[in-house]
Amino acid sequence: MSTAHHRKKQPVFVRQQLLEVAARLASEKGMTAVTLDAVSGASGVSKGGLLHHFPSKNMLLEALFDSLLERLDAAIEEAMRADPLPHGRFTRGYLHACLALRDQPQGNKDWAQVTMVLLSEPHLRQRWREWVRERSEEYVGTDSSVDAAIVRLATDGIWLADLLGSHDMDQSARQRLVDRLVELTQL
Amino acid sequence: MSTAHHRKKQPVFVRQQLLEVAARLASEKGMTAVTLDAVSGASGVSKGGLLHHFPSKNMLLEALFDSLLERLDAAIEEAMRADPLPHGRFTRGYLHACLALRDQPQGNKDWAQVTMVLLSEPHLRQRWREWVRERSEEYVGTDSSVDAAIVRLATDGIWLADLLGSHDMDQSARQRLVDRLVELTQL
DNA sequence: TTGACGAAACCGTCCAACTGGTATGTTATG
DNA sequence: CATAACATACCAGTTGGACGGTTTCGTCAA
Repeated sequence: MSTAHHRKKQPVFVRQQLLEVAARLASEKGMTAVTLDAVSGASGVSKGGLLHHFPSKNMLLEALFDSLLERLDAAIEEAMRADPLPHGRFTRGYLHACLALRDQPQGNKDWAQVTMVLLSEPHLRQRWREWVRERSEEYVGTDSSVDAAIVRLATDGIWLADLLGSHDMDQSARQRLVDRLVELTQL
Repeated sequence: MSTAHHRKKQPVFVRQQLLEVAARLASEKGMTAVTLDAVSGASGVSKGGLLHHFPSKNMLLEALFDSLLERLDAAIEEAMRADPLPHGRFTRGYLHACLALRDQPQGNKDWAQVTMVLLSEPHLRQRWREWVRERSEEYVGTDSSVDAAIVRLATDGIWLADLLGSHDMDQSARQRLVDRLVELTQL
């Protein structure tokens, strides 16, 4: 039959839309809610359309994860450009990038949530492992002190606490925390 | 019909078994692999049996999460008993407990993995939030410095890195890390 | 000591809804 | 008009869970 696909063709937009919906579902209702039907339905796209852009569910998840990593990379690079001191620069960049992504107005502020949910899928952890390994090798000269490692770990902790909604701090407490972390990177 | 249920009644053991299997499945194959069929099958228990112990899938997951929290509490309390210095005692307990659970020979060493996977389910995050809030209120007198918060966050980071398999450190590097963290709790 | 009896532990089956995925369209756009 | 961007229909397998049955076990009267 034939009444209803007069949709305008907007491949990039639709693809973006699908990823965003998948992210929202993941963060709001958990991994088990991310199904092809749910994603396509909530995007106003048919399942066929979804599977045209992402040939399988795994591909969809991997694409989503990759887009998050890209955003993280971009944020880190931006933060590092504004930092004149080489020693500990990557660690500070990582810290500020994670904080910045959280407060980003555009896109989903669920960055942390989504990442977490995605990391619960074993086959996506591999990608993260590689990401970490590459960075730690690249910045071994400037960011390998014990204190730097602690700051990076604490950053992950903030990211985690953020997503879990535990540790609700006021603005000033958080500022003191960040100040102290930055101080540690400079020792 | 009637050939095959001559199983001895061992309610506690079977219940335990079901939880362990669920944990193993979660850590090895991710949340999507934790299905009633999979859990009951791998436990040598029928699905009916499983649903007798845990009236729904959510109840199963909640029970699993609770059992992990209990183990964490026990480990923290044990670590705190061996610590004579009040200031920062809870934070050190938290740190050492998390490290100890990782190296536990008995049970599953997948404690971190399972927790992570479970936390990807939104309705279980609430429980974690409550856990954190209770503790942070209880130990506000001794563990509310900025450095203590950093140590706790870094502990979460270690826990995270551990489960993701990133940051593979050798024994001595880890020891220096822990030493420095303990030092921070004493400032 | 026994044995009846009810509850708890466990089993096997069935089902409707949903799962990821295929196959085959139809339409827009260069 | 060729190809990419969608839609529609359909499928085989899986899902959570309802349901009614069977077996074990503690208890308590006789």
